[in-house]
Amino acid sequence: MPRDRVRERITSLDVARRAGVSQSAVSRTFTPDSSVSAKTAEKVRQAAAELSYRPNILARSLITGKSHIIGVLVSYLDNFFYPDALEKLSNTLQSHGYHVLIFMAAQTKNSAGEVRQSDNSDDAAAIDKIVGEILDYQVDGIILASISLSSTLAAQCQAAGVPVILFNRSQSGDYISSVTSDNFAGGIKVGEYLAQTGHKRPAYIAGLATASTQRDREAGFMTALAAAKLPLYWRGEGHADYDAAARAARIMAALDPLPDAVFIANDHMTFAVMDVLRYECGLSVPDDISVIGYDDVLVSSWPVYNLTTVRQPADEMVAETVSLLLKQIDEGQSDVVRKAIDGPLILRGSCRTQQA
Amino acid sequence: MPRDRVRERITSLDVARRAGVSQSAVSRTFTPDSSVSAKTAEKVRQAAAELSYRPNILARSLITGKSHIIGVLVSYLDNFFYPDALEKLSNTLQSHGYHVLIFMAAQTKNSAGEVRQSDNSDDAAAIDKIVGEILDYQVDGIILASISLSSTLAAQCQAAGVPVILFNRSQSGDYISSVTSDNFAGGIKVGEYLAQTGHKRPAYIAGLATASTQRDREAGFMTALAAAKLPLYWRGEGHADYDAAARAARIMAALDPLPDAVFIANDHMTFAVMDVLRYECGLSVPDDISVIGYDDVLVSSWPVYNLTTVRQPADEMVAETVSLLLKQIDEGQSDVVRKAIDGPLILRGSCRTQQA
DNA sequence: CAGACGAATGAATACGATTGCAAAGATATA
DNA sequence: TATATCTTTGCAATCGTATTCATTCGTCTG
Repeated sequence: MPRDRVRERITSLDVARRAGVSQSAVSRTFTPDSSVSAKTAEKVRQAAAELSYRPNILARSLITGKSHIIGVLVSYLDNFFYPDALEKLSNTLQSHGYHVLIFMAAQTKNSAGEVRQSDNSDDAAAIDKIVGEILDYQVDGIILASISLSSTLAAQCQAAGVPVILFNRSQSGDYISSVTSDNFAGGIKVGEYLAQTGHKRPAYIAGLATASTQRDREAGFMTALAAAKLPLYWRGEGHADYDAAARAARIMAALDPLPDAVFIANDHMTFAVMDVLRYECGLSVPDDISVIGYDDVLVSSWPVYNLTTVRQPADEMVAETVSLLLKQIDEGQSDVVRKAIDGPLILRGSCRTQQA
Repeated sequence: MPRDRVRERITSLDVARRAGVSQSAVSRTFTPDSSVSAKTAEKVRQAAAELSYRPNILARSLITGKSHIIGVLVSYLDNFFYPDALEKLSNTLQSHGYHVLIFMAAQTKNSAGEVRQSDNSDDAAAIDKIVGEILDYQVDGIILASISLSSTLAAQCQAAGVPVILFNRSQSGDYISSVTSDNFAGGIKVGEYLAQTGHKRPAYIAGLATASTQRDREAGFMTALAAAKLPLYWRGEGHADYDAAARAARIMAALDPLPDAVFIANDHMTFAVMDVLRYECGLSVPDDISVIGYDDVLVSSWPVYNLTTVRQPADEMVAETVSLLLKQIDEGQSDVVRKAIDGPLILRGSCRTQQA
C-alpha cells in the first residue's frame, strides 16, 4: 500500500546547498566553540532561517554520545511534595540545557483505594523494567524520586556509565548517591518540641515501611523521646497513603485516653489524619490533640490546616541533586555522595505550644 | 588532554559477533514482525543477555523517523488538576509504548507571589521558544496542557509533520485539535443550579483572561443567569492564582450586601476564596455565601472544603487526548477535532441547596 | 616580498541502528 | 529427484549530524 506523503525533512545538507557552503560549515555554525568565520555563519543562519531548519538532536546525540536527556522516575504525584519537586527539577535542568523524560513507577491508584504497596518484590521488578526503558533512551543521567533501586540494576547503570541520584530516599547498602532532607534531625526536632511543650502521650503514624525517609524520621523521633524519657504511647501505619492514614487515625481516635500529640511521617497523610480527627470524631486540633507533619507542602500553610511541620527544603534539595548529577555526568563516575539537608520545624497552629 | 575512560558501548555488532550471526540478524531479533528463525533469535537473545545489550533507541529513531517521544508542555503544577492529568497522560502513553518529555512553560512563581500573567506577549515568545526545543527532539507528537500556541508556530508544527493537541484549552482561530471538558455546559449547570436554589446575588471570579476555559465557563454561567433573569451581582478577577483570587475575595467580602453565591473559575482559586471568607472574614460557607468551583480535584472532596463543583472528567479527557494524538500520528495529518467532554455538577456542602 | 603561522573550509568517515535486495537454505509439489 | 515457493540470512546503503584531517586562505612578520 502507498504510504501517506511524508514531508521532506530539512537537513543540514539542504541548508548547506542553499548557503553555498559545505555541510560541515552548517554543523559548525550550530556547534558552539567551532571554527567558523562570522561571514559564513551568517550565510548559514540566513539559509537555515529561510528553510526553518533546526538541528536534529537525536542525530547529534548519536555522535556525541550525549542526549541531554535526564530520566526522572517518580512514584506518584498525589503527594503534593512531588509535583513541586518535579517542577523545580525540570526547570533547573532546563536552565542547564537538559530535559526531563518522565516515567511513572506506580499505576494510578486503583479505584478501590487500596493501600499502595510500593516496595514489594513485584514493584521492584516493575521498577527494574522501567529503568531499563530509561536506559534505552541513552539518557545522560537518572533521578529516582522516592524510589529504591535493586543492586543489580544499580550495577547495570554503573556499567552503562549513567549516573543515578536518589531524590528524597537513600540506600545504605549500595553505592548510589542520594539527596534527602535530614530526616533523622527532623524527627529529633519534632520529638524535642513535643517534650518541651509538655506533651505526655505522643503517638506516631508511619509512612511506607521500606522508605528510608520514614525510617529516619521515626528513628530521630524515637531518639528524642527516649532522651526526654517519654515513652511512645501508640504507633500506627499510614503507608504514605491518604486512605490508609485515615484508617490509622480512626483507630487512634478510639484510644482511651487519647494521645495528646501525634507525629505523622508526612503532610499528605497528616491531612487525612486531621480530616478524620476533626470532621469524623469532632475533635479539636490542637486542643484535644496536637498534630505535627513533615514536608511543609504549600497546602500545609493554608489556614484550613495551618500545620506545624518540618520543612523539606525543596529548592535546596533540587539544586543539590542537579548539581551533583551534572558533576557526575561531566566528570564520569565520581564518589558516591549522600547529602542530607537540614530543614527547620515550622511552628504553626496545629500543635499546642504550652503546657496544657 | 586524555579523555577519562569512556566505557565501551555495546552495539548490535558486538552481539552479532558473539552469537556468530550478522548484525542484521541482531536487529531483526529486536524488531517485531521481522523475519528471523527461532533458532537464531534464541542465539541472539542469549548473546545479548550475556552482554546486557539493549538497542539504542536514538539510533533506531534516526532511521525509522519515529522517536516514540511525546513532548508535553505544561504551564504550572500548583493547580492540582495538572499533576493528576500529567500522571494519567504519562501512564496512558507509557502503556502505548510512548514516553513523555516534559517541559515547563512558566518559571516557578517568583517569591513575591506576583500575579501570574501567562498569556502576554513575552510569554507567547517563551512558549514558541520552548516548542522549538521540543521539535528539536524529533518528538512524534506534542500535547500542550493549558497553553495556547501562536499561529506561526502551529504552522511550523504542521510543516514538521508533528501533531499537536491542546489539552484543557481550545483555540478557535487556528486549526489545532483540542480536548477539553464542556466548559460552556458546565457554566450553564452552575448558573441554573444557583437559580434553582434561589440565590439572588450571584458573583463570579474569573481565571486567566485569555484562557478559553475561563471564557467558556463564564459564558455558560452568564447565559444561564440571563435565562433565569438573574443579573450578575459582582465580578472579580483571580488570574488562576491563589493569591490573586484571595485578593479578589477580600474585595468581594467588603461588599454590602454580600453576594449570596460565588462561582469561581477553578477549584484552585476557590480554595483561596474559601480560606479568605472563612478564616479572614469569619463568614460561613454556605450559610453566609454559597461557593461553587470547577474541576473537582481530589482536595475538593476533602471535608475541609467539601466543595460543590463541576467535575472535569480527567480520565476521559486523557484517554481522548491520547487516542486522538496516536491516531494523528499513525494516519498522518488528519482533520482537526475539538472534543468537549461533559462533566457533572458534583453537589457537596459548599452551596446552599434550598431557598434561604 | 617571501615565509610562517593560525584560522577557515570541505571531503570523508563514524555513530548504531533499520531495511531493500539478492543469494542461500528449507520445504513442498510433481 | 528436480523444480517451484517461501523463509532466512548477509551485504550494503541509509538516517542526520559531528569531527578528524588535509588543504587553502588570509594575515602578519622579518
